[in-house]
Amino acid sequence: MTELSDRNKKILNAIIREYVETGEPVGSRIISRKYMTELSPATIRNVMADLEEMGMLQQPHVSAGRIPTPEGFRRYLNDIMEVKSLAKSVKNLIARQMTRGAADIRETLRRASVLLSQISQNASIIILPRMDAFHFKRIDFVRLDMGRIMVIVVSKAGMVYNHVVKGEDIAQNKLDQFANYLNETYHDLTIHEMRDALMREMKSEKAVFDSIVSQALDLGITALNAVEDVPDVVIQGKETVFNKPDLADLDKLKDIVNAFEDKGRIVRILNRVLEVPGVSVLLGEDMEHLGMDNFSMVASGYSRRNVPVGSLGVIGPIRMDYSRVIPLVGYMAHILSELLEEM
Amino acid sequence: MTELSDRNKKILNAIIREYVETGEPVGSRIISRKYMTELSPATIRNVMADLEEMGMLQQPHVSAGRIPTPEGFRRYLNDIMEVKSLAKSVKNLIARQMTRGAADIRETLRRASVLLSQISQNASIIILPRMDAFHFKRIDFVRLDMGRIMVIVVSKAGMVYNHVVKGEDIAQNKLDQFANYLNETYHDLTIHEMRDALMREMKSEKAVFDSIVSQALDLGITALNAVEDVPDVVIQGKETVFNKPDLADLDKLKDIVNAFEDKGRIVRILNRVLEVPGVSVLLGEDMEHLGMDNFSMVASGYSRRNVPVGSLGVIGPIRMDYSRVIPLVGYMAHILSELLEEM
DNA sequence: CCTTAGCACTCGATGACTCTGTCTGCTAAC
DNA sequence: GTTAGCAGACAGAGTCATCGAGTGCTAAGG
Repeated sequence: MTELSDRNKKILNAIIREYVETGEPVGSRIISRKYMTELSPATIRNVMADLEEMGMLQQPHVSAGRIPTPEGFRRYLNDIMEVKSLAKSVKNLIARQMTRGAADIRETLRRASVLLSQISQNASIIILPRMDAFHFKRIDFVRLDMGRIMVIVVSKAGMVYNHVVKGEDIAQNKLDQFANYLNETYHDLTIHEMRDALMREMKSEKAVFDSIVSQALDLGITALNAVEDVPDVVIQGKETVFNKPDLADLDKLKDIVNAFEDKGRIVRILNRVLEVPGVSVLLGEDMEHLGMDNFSMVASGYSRRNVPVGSLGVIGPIRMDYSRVIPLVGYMAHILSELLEEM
Repeated sequence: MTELSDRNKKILNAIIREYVETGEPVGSRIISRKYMTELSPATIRNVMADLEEMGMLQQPHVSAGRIPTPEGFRRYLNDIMEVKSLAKSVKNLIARQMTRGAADIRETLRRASVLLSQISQNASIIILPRMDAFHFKRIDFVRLDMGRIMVIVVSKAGMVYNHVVKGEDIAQNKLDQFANYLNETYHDLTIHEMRDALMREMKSEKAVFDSIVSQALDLGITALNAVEDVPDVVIQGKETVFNKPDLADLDKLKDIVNAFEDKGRIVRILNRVLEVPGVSVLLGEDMEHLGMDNFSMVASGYSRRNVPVGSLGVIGPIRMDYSRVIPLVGYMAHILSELLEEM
């Protein structure tokens, strides 16, 4: 990638700042007047032409100003922008809201998404942690009726997962024995580890001879396998996005609505973010793929005991104020990770 | 309400059929040509003028045809339309899909909403049954950590409700005793009845002297009170509505999106339907109140042992084909009620 | 008294045209 | 390398005429 001269950077910076503020194509005149009085519009035009050739800018039509391309934004994010640090008052607000005795992990996450959306004035998205990253607290089997058994798994963090399995009929007192066995034997493992342990034990001698153990293991494995999937998604503050002037177009609005509906896709993209340390910004192709051209997503994974378990982010027009949103998302991921530590 | 002559009914019927098909204002010419060749356009015009005066029709502007008002639709539904019976093939499809071993009541309802939406080509909505209408199966208390207890209530139908309560710290083995006591004592009651029973027992001698009983009752009441609210809502197939040509207008689309977001309101309106036997059609004012002018909702309550527990419906443009949608909703409510009977 | 043909009228939709303001690219001079 | 100046492009707003669908009304006919 070609290097940009200092002056070019300055001009790209000015164009982006102006565009973020107004949403309109920006012309050479404005830059010269408002940002770089020492240069004439003509000079700015020359530079703009260069930047356009490099793919950083584009013109909606010949006689309009220029708007930054996704590539232009990317360059801005990498080379030019300085991330502001989050205002003390905002940090305090977040810390207070998040720690104020949330009973339940779901509730904690819901609060996080509300805060993200309100502070950033955009939509926010949170993927709930994969259950299997958490520590096993308790399992229960409840016989509903002939052949239907409900499995309930509770994690230490207060997540509950339940699922009905169908199979041979087993009496409730037997089921209680199974549950007791599992609850007593498998302390302090993550649910993932527990499943592996069950599988190992399945092959051991004890299981082969003790029918209670073997049946318990069997049910347990079925249950824990089912726990794996179902990543839950919370999207908050869609209205703020719908009301952005950037959505002047009917088809565009429909695209966005559909993109929000189709959570599977968003999850798939956010999962890629999960592995990357720090805050990522998704622009251009990735978003087009979601049917959200001209939008972008600022996202970060959050973790528990240094293992990434979920991700969160802010979705808004590509012309959002990254210097504020990025630290916001970063801080929220940080706080959330800390809170999960304790749970 | 003034009576309509047979001929007027026929003409209103024709106008509505044409409007349902095209979505455009319909003029006298088309009616004369396509539906009532024995009458000239001029005659139709006279009748139309009458119908307009009665509030059944309206003109978007002077030189356009007429479109039926909500009142016109209401009259059509009450006096004119003949409900078709549901095609055998559709009935079979539904019966097959719905009975094909659904493990879980949530799953059953999800299937119902998918079917409703696919068959009607509109959005569908289902309110999950109020938990407290179901029979109590089992309660569990799990101590998460210092002072946080998770309550899990399972109904016979396989609904699970869970909730974290914070209070004084109680050891897990105590909690197990509480749960056992409640599970053994309160068979075969609905959750509603059970709560009442707990409240009664609270005042009895036994509770006063036996601290286990009294603590168990206390926790139980807290838990069951929390179960009451939270009517869950599933809306399926929003896309189909977004893509209707009726939503040509940007603001309208935003209204609809917002209406879908604000589930509380929809629930409140659907709850009114719950008491009414049979299928209701919501038109005009009710829908305007939701920000969904020009849309309507065909809804019906469904019940369990003749007690209404939830409602379901189809939401679409006011110009939907009621003669098909109404029996569809009716049949689905019927099947669902039957299935719930067994659970 | 109901029906109908005929006609004048209304009005949204469409498209051609003009005008204006903005912004560019280029060239020539500094 | 920078800048002033100028011609050219073009979206957007406004004006205007035209078109066509559909009405309401009137007068004639059954």
